[in-house]
Amino acid sequence: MGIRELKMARTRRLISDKAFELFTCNGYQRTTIEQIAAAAEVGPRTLYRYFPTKETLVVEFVRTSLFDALEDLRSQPPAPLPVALNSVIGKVLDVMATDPARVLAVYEISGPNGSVRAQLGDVLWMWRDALAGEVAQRLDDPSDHVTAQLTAAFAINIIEVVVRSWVNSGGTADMRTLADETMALLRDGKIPVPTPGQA
Amino acid sequence: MGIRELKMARTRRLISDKAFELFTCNGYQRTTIEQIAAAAEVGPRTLYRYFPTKETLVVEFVRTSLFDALEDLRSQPPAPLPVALNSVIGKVLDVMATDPARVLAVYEISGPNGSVRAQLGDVLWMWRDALAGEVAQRLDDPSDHVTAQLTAAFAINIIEVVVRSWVNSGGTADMRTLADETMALLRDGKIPVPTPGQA
DNA sequence: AATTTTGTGGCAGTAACTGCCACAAGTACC
DNA sequence: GGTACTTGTGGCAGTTACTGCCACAAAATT
Repeated sequence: MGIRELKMARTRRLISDKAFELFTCNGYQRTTIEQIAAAAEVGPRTLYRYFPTKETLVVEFVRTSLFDALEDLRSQPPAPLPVALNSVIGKVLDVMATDPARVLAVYEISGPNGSVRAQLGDVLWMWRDALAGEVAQRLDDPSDHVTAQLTAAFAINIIEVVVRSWVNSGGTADMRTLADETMALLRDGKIPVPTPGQA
Repeated sequence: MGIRELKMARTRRLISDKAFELFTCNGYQRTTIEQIAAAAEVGPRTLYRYFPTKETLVVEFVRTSLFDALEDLRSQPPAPLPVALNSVIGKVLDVMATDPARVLAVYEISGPNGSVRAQLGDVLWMWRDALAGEVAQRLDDPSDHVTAQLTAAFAINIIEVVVRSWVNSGGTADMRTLADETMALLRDGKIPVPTPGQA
């Protein structure tokens, strides 16, 4: 890695850090791109080359956590689907646990702010599609998109519920334990399933 | 209903229609608020009073479909949870089937467009929370947020998968049939569930 | 008919984002 | 080590979504 790449990585991280600092301090809306750029000592135009939108600054941590874990799944030796799923979920949670403060910050920022929450939803949406692709390859019938989509959706649901519980615990709980408990609910059929029928 | 409300309802609908027309014709990004306002023969400032953001114009149809169905659930006599869930899902699909062209248009617009897709995700997000609240009330243990959230998430997943399949069929399939098939998969345990274990 | 309420729309302003261009810092070649 | 090429930086002007404010008009109320 040359000096150039190194400097850019540092700048990127600096911008991101300063942004979170300002967001948590003054609020997302009240913080302008110019302020962030000034705090990171770069021009606004440069900032936009690193982060194409303001929302990206908040969301990118989640995005990379998710897609890094997926990359991991792709590179690993094939495993039975349920085990592979468990492993991806664990991986995502592990990556997030790398920087718990930022996870909490993301929630704090996105909670009161619609556009950021929306972007988060989009990231999850795209990740689900990508995961569904991986799942489909591992199904008996790879063209069964419905099963693949539902399976991927379940994985996302687990991650969301776990992270949410973890955030509600103030970051004190253990994500892996929460995940195990949640998945146990699923396996034991404790989740009500819609059923046709008369009242 | 006085003349005032009537006129406003008409104006609202007119703006929405013209917007969809322009979006599908010229694309979402290429269409400006001023153009929509001009087409609907109102001032841009007025348009903003009806639809606070550009995305709202696309998303509102989905939002009302979802929340109308939820309102329905609230007003109906209590039913066993699985039956109630099935009924909500059916209701949502029914309301959407009211205007199939618009469902297809929403997908067409939101597909290539990140910000609209994101807003759609946010609507689903908020609806899931609301539905989870209803579910919780009907659980043996109303404080079991994890089960409530997962249950609500499942309902959303079904709706999403069904609508998606329906859109992929070009709008020819029957949503209720698709929904029944999808829920059957769930009931029969055909969906792989993440499981801890060694490869 | 007079008054109060409420929707309309214009104007000015903010802030996110983009294309373009000059410049400088890093890299590669001799 | 100096020169030429590549690539990140940042300033400037411009577009567009969106907001607050205010004057006006249409509708509801008395």
